[in-house]
Amino acid sequence: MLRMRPKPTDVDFNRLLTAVVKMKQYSVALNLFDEMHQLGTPVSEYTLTIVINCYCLLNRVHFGFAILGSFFKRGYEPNVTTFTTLIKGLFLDDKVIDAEKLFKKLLALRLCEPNEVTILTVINGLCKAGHTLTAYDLLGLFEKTTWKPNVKSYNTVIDSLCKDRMVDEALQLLAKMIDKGISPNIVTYNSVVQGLCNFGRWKDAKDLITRMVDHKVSLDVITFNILVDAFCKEGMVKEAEDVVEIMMQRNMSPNVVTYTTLIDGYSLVGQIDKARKLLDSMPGRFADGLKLFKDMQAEQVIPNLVTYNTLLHGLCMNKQIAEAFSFLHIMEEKGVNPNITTYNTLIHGLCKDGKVEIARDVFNSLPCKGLQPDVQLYNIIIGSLCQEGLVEEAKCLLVEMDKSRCAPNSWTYNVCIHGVLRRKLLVEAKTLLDEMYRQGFSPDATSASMLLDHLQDVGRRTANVGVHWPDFRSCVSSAKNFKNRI
DNA sequence: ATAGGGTTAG
Repeated sequence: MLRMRPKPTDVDFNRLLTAVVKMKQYSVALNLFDEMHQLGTPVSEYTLTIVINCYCLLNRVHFGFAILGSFFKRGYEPNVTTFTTLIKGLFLDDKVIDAEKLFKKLLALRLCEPNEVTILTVINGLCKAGHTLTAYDLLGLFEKTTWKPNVKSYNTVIDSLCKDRMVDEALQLLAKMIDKGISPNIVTYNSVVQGLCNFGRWKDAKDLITRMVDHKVSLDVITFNILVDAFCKEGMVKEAEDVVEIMMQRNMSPNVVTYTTLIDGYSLVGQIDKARKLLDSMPGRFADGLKLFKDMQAEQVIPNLVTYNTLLHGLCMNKQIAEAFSFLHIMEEKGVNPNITTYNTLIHGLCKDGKVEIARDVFNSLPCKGLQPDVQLYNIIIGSLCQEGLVEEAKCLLVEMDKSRCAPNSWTYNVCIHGVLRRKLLVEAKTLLDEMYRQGFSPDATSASMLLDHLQDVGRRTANVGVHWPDFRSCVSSAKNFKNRI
């Protein structure tokens, strides 16, 4: 472009920068800008806004504000696009208060007229920062002004309300937006359907789906997957299968989420053979994934961390652990730093392959790499240690979790119980169960069923010799209660 | 189609 005659315009250079940003190569875009700038290419306010956006997306909003100086130096006025970008940058950098301040300043000093992108940026920023109710109030405020929130802003708040367990408020907001003449779309409905299912409100979910149909909003793959998941979580695999059937009748293909969900469902109700079959029908696709990866490299598209993690996942699921390790080294050589997800995947693969010792070594090496294990990772390694009978070590990790900023969750206790019961360590399971209750959690379906089975087995055997485990009766009855509840 | 925005499922 630099050698072309006539010279490309600022518009052409901006198109180039935009394309690089779309590929998420923000640092590359910034380097390119520096280089262009030094070579005297034209710079417009569009260019500068692209640069600010790059800094924001790299969590360097501070540098973004520094670019504002260039605006004034060149006699450009920052406009609504520039300010909206900066507000987004502040939210991305967790500077919620500053973001709110800047927004208020825009209004108070009339620096620019906010538009629907600005509104969405503020609403979304607040929701993502966990300030759902502030966002909700602000939405109500905007409704009374000339700045009208669009369907995306409503969707964001409705989804956040559902996630924060305020499903009735979400339903009210849904009614309100319809009342205001803003048509909910499939995303709006999916959020609320999911919210209702999460709280077992099947009747309401069903009514809502009827309303969707009435409003001519057609169900999509995500809607069906939400329903498949809801049935699976209830152990109603047959009904989940029916949903998939209906989905296919409508010429919609189940996707990878549908499969995973179903595999979980089958495992939950103990139909391991079906889960296995479904799972076996999938890994063949890894070869396709690898092929795509090679094509990608041939096309000079730079694979990112997510690409590597995805392929690593494929290798681990296929128990190709050695290949997974060499893959890890390849990504390091390419300068792609593995993150905690990379190691979670690898350690999960090692554990599944019965290589707990190696998994533990990798796990212990994480702090030197500057990586802090998350709850998920603790759960993987603790569950696996329990299953291998290394209960003491697992307990040490439980204590370690409590001390670090990584509190055990319900799943932590469940994996421990699953693990120790597989080794028939009933007393250990009982201790864990008590601790679990103390922490305000309850056992999941698998823990409860396994406990019941083991207790009944002990009951049969001890009855013969006239020995009774002290808490036997209460344990059996509580285990039965879980089972009934399920 | 020169710059800024978003949401739902595993």
